Amino acid sequence: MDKQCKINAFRTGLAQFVTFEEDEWEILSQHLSFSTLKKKEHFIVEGKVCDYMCFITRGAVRYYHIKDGQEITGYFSFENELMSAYKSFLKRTLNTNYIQAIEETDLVMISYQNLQQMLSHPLLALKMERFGRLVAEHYICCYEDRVTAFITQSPEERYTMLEKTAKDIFQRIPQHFIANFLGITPVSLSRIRKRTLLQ
Amino acid sequence: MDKQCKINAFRTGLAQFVTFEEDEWEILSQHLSFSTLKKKEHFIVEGKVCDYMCFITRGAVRYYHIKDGQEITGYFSFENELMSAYKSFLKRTLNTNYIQAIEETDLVMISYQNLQQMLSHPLLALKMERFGRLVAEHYICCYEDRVTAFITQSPEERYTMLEKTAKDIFQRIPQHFIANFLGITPVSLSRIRKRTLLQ
DNA sequence: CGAAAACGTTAACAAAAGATAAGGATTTTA
DNA sequence: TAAAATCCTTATCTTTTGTTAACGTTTTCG
Repeated sequence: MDKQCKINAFRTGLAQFVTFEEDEWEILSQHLSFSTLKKKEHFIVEGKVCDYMCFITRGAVRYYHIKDGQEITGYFSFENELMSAYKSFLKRTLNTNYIQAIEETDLVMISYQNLQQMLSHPLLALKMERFGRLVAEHYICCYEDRVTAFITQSPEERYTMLEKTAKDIFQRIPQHFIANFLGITPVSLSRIRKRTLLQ
Repeated sequence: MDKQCKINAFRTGLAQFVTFEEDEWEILSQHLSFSTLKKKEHFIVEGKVCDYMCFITRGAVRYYHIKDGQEITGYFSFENELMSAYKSFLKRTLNTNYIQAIEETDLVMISYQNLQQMLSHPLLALKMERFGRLVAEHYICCYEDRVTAFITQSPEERYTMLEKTAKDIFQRIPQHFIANFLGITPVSLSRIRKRTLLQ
């Protein structure tokens, strides 16, 4: 997959938020960089400031915390999705978790510096502000659903829902990561799967 | 508390996101409306589209879902905080929960229509986009912490943390609402409190 | 003021989840 | 290809939580 191809995928991916005109895109695309993460390679680790927000053109990553020496996976991102340690990136604070490639992963990246530059670029400012707003609003909606699930559903209900709405991630992600994502232990998820199969 | 006083509180509250100049504020303040919710009065109920985002100048509200006929409280907002059914407001979709005043509550409100108008107002657009972006980013950071708590902490740890960081809400909010907020039943919270007192 | 509603605690029992360890299958990698 | 690592399941035991109900206190409201 060559660079132009990645840029195109990026542009298509952004279209759900904002459509850039040719001249705007010309400028924006000069502020991008590119990277590939090997499987198990980290995009960011605890204690650093996250300097990039990314678009994944290929692959998958997991977000995890380390608590009492144990890794706890909280989220995943896949191709055609955005990825960053948002809080650290936005507030310039030390990051408190890890983002690691689960598969070999291609990234289109915007550095914090370049983003700020575009936000003060007269031809781009308005559209970039809107882009940032729409992306952030999109994530708010995702988070709203996620928190609601924790508040109103049992682990078993959360599993059943996931199995219904995103069956494919079970083919792609080790089950013990998914368990963490659902807020339970891998052993418990194994039991729930057995239980719900028998019913 | 008169209208001007509420507007001032609103302006101060927004300052954490964006500072408006006099001429900008002149326009913005003409797009506001005001309301007071009596205790137990609803700001929005399930099945409606949320038409306002609000700033609370006095009082407190709770957000709750109804599941199997039972109310489950998921969040609170207090004076000097923003309040809305964001997903419904932003995406113009039917709202799936309830927002109800816990105390008598004063609101400064921006309607969806007025917000859109300001977003297309040449003198306000850029700043309103930025305002929207920064608010949304702020909520993303809050949500990030909330989800992390559900993923990495036990109910008891979440309680201890809340007791440490926001002790005052126990004086202000019925305990069974707080239990829901922590993701457990009221009975369970009562046990946890007894347990942690004895230690 | 008095009845009704709301609230927090406790008890008893059932159900679910956590912790730990073991076993076997698969995948990774040196 | 062989050893190591990863992964899922299962079993056992402990701990925690959910459920339901009862009780006393406080608050609300007609």
